[in-house]
Amino acid sequence: MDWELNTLLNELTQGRDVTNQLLNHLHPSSSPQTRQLLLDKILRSYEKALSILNWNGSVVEAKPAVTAFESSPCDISSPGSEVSDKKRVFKKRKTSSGWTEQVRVFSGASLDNPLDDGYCWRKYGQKAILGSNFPRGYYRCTHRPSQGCLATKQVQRSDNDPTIFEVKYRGRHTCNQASHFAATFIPVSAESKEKGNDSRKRQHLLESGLEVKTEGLDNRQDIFPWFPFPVESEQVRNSSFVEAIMENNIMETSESNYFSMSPCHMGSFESDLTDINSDPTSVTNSPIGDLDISSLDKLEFDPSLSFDNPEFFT
DNA sequence: TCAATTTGACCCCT
DNA sequence: AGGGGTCAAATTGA
Repeated sequence: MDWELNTLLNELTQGRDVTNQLLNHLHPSSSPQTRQLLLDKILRSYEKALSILNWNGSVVEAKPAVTAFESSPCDISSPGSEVSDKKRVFKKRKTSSGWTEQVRVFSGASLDNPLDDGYCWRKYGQKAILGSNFPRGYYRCTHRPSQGCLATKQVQRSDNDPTIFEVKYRGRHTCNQASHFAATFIPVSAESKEKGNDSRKRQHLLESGLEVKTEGLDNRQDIFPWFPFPVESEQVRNSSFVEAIMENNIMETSESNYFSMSPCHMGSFESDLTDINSDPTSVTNSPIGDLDISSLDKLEFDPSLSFDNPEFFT
């Protein structure tokens, strides 16, 4: 615990220091490489700090960490039900508080595959959500039968911005796909965030962007146990991420991780593209306790904010 | 042929 | 009562 707090402080402090350094390199004469390096360092620091926050449920604990999936096997529906002998097996109804992760996917370029997080998912349902224009897709780990992996996720396309997908994770991956994820999540370019509906077919793997929101606050490890949140995103580089942090205070900015899709199963998300919907309100609940840093978990890049927007730098 | 997706129905929870 | 999550038969695709 102490170690984590120290590390957290160190990372945040480092982020601040490097940010100051970056300020000194904002002159046109300064080499882009240097600025990029500094940006990377800053991002790395923040990402690490955020990771710590989210990996440590005791630090940033908000929502109940245990989900129905994790806590108990399925309940059998009442015998009297007309479903007869079939297994009308239902887990406890999920509530938003059970989600461990929320991921927002930016990428018009990845409409085919808004979010390939390195795991293989199987779609097991789809529902129209009240108040949402797009249905919500329900996925569970492909390895559930074979490895008993109980991880699940929901994917919805945003009403406000169809290029944005919100992915809610739940449960812990117990399968051995982790390595895929770590190996395949790489930074993406800023362009990917813009509407690139055309080129997505071929490039979505490389151009997809994700915004990871840790509103679940449980354990990021549940989803990205080893993920070394990338910091080299062009999107970030080209953006005013740092400035945004400085301007709005990181607490209100966002934790944003952009990475590309993994090759695990490129087609698995096709349905998402057409099905997914978003419930804008679903990402607003981030009961992160009383820590000031709680806001970190709500960090997000407002898609409407253009990173290229000079206003950020002012 | 088998695996993945679709889709309608069912059940739980608020 | 209705929304949301899940099941599983039917369908689709490789």
